[in-house]
Amino acid sequence: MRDRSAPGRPREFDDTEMLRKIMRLFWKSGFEGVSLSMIMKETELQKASLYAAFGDKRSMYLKALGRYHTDVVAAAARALKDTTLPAQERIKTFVLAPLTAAAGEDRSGCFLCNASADQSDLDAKTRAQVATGFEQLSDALTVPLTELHPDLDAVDLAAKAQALLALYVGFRIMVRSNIAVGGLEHAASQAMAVLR
Amino acid sequence: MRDRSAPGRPREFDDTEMLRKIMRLFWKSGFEGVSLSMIMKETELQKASLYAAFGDKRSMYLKALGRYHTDVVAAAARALKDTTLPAQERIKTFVLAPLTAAAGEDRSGCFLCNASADQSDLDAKTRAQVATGFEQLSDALTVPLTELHPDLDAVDLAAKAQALLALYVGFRIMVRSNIAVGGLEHAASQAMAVLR
DNA sequence: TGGATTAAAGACCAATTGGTCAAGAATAGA
DNA sequence: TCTATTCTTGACCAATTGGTCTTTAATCCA
Repeated sequence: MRDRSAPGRPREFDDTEMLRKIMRLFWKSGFEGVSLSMIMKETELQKASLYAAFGDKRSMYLKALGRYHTDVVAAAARALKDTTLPAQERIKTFVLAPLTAAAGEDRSGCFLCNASADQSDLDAKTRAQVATGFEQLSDALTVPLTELHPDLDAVDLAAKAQALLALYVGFRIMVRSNIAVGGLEHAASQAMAVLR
Repeated sequence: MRDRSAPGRPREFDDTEMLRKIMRLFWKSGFEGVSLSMIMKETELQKASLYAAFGDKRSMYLKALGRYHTDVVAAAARALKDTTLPAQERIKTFVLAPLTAAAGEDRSGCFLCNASADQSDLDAKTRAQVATGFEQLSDALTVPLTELHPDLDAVDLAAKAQALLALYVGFRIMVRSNIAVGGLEHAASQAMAVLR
């Protein structure tokens, strides 16, 4: 964030690393569910340092969401566009990701989905950032879909992409409750009917 | 909640009515997003009256979720089971409900879905109650699905039901962001491939 | 070495949080 | 009317909230 040879005392921590810790907190517990003291504990930074580096709590949240975008969303989008694997397999991996994660006891879900439920109603910037993330995933899904259906027009492709994204989001949310994951796997294979 | 001819001063408000107001607050803003003072303002009740009637904040939240269950979830389930309408139409109405609601500027989504994203990670009771709600909807979806596919076995029917539920949940969450609702309608019709 | 500049530490702040309590008010039955 | 019971009101509480400020420490460039 700052130049290494900037004047003054150098920062003793790595911005990105700390932001990732903050991201995991907001991801898991939402905006109001995370307090400054929790962030201080997790990052082992003083309040003033946090404010100097990232701004107020809202900015921290937004920056954390941005981190998620470049760390997680972008990676998922890249995987969807990676043509070295069969198109159908890439799509399946994406849609099943919520379930495989849940099988590994990971209930955190998807930060984007959680943020949409948690903060979209309150904060316009969050709402916009979430929409951007969703669009990026939807666009990425279009790539393998075009491989499967070279004949289909753009509108139908986009529609299929958003249907798959809705499934992904739905699974991500449902998995957070005590619902049986086993049943959802059957559901996913039924849902693959969208691919036809 | 209390008998009309109970001893002592009678309650000056209707429990259910107040609980509905509390429900709408938690629905919209989540557990941590709602403060006691907001509840006091909305219900026009004093803190102590609220505590006497509903218990602490957590109990209020759980009771509000219960209200949602009997008010909204049960109604949706009933509509899905209502055989006076064509099976396919009932399913479509259910899955499209998130989008028709969003078209009317209603961004609140679904309390069950929001609660799953918001509180499932933290509170076991919420997690269980959310799961029950999802199962009820999934079970209800099974009814019109059996009408469409009398030949299909129970496992496949349940799988289709959960796939449709995932779509519903996904739409509910996505709609909260700034995503274009128009696109989602095309997505929904593509997703109806699950019915085949 | 001496400013200039920036970061770290933690004391400090007003406001708000969820939650309780004591006093008065309204009812039913005796 | 009296008493038992329940409800309402609003003061009150400690703890925590997000956020600031001052002091001290570390670095760069001259």
